[in-house]
Amino acid sequence: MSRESEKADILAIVSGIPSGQVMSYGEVARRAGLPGRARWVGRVLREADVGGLPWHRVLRADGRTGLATGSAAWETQHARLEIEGVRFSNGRVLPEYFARAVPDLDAAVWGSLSAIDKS
DNA sequence: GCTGTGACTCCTT
DNA sequence: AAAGGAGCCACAG
Repeated sequence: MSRESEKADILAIVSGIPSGQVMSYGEVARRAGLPGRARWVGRVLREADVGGLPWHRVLRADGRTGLATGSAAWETQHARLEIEGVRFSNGRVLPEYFARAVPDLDAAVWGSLSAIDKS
């Protein structure tokens, strides 16, 4: 896998985030098949040609944006998100706006386990 | 090749 | 609630 194809995968995931929802860097990395490489996602976004890319829907796992608070890009990101209906509380995006990776990965796992052995 | 530096995340104090 | 540390990995010097 070349860096270029990894970038392409990352950008594909980002462009697939629905309006009104957000995704963490780590989540984007996982969906792109690059678990544990959130920093690489951040770097790709920084260097990417963001034209037409919904980069503003990517934030840190704690709901805060990755950019310097108060910077121009930070303002842009917040403004775009609010336009899409994403609301903030204390500078953090509320958890319910995060796109779900695998709908009920936990439920699937625990469900199958409990089906085998309910203890 | 080693070191420092992050648009990161998780766990432990 | 806040801070420190460890894991993570590409890139620049």
